[in-house]
Amino acid sequence: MSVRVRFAPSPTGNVHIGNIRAAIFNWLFARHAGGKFLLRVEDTDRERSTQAAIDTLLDCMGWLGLDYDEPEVYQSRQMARHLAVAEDLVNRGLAYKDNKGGGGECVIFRMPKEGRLEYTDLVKGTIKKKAEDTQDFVIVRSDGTPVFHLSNVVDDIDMGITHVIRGDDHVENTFKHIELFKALGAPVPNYAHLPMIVNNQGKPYSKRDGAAFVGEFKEQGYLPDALFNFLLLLGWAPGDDREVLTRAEMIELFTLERCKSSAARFDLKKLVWMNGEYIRRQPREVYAAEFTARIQAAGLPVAGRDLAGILDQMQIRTKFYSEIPGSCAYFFTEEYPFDEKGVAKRLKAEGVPELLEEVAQRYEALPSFDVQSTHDVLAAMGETRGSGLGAMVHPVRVAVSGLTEGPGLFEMLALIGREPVCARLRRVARRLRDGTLGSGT
RNA sequence: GCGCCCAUCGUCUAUCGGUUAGGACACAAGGUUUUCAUCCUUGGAAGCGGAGUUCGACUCUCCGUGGGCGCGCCA
Repeated sequence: MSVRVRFAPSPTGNVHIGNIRAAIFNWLFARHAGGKFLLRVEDTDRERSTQAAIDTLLDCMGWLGLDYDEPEVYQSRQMARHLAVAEDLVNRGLAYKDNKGGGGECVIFRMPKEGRLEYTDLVKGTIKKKAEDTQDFVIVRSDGTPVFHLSNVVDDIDMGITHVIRGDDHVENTFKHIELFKALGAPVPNYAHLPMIVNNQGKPYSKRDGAAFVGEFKEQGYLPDALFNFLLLLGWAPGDDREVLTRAEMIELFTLERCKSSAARFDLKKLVWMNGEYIRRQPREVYAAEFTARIQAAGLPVAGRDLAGILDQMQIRTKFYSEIPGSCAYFFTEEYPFDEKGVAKRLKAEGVPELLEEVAQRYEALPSFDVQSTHDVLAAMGETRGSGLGAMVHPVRVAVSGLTEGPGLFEMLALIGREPVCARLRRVARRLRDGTLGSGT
């Protein structure tokens, strides 16, 4: 029997990372097995299930490359079918009507009253429970609407689902679901319950702990492949020492038996590292396209710049695309902002204006304005003054870039060009004297 | 309260009875008297506790302890 799995989220407008991880595991399982990955939108809560929420869900899945193999199923459209199934269960004595709690007549499914219930979870192993520890449960509310358990099982039967891969929180529900499958004469699917993603306190990771929804990671500049890879490593490992994997490798290596059964803490630092890793590994053209798009979006001119040189310097330093152009605006404009701490530390010192002007003067006199000669000038000045190269480099860096970090200074100077560099040095010297630098920009 | 599940460095994990318990993130030091980053090298860092099984337990069993989940006319 060929594998058919599904991702069955309720569209609430936000897709939680724990949820999307379940989708990722389902997708990988299907792709590994050469089976089908399906999407069922559990939109029975008509209040929250708006078209906008559904669009957000589909957008998140598309962003992560979670393509599905058949048109999505909308659970709300199956209500008549669910109710018919419930009626049939009542007719066969497997469920009964009752005015439980006085809210009106609802339909209740009978659970076994004696014996042992057990199933084999592909991740957690054998899960057992005594029948007496279970209870009959409502499958149709007194207002005539079907309950989750019923809809979920009937839809899984109709969709021919062979493996149910979902969150840990459904472990106990599975006993109910299995009895429903049996009552309906349908083969019981295989189950695999994935551990939860938790916060530092070991509680389920929620929006209070930081970005918790896929859309937030997208907005913050994470690459979908980085998030995908990171989420996969929360609860699964290939068995060797590889961590950064291509989609093809993931598909090839993924098995449920390699999934862990204990909860995983969400480690943002590792995700950040992973993101930088993916950016560094991007083909140059891809990085260049993203880079220029962001520079242009900020209204900065790209023409006339040594873009290839700038890209060489910036790609290895970019952890988030959203850092662009903040981290490198000075390559493209004379209106670059100054880091206040950097100004205070490197420029607000005795003799700095004079130093900058001397550097400008010497740079203007240079036969060739390149990495080597700009370095030699500062080295010589450092030696003459007995202060070392470092004392020269830091003020010049902050003066020409406004920042305390970035590419090697001399590579940076060469990329900016002699005229702008000297103009910046002189302008900063002047503003330091006026006191117009350091209070504001 | 009852039931179910889980437990290796700070974090993510490898190990499927015999290992100097490996890797990654993070951290620290060095390569690097220009920063940040990259890259390389090095370092510290773990089997929750107690019994049992076994020639031998991180690994199997039991009891604790801690944590999570479930016990809705929510999904």
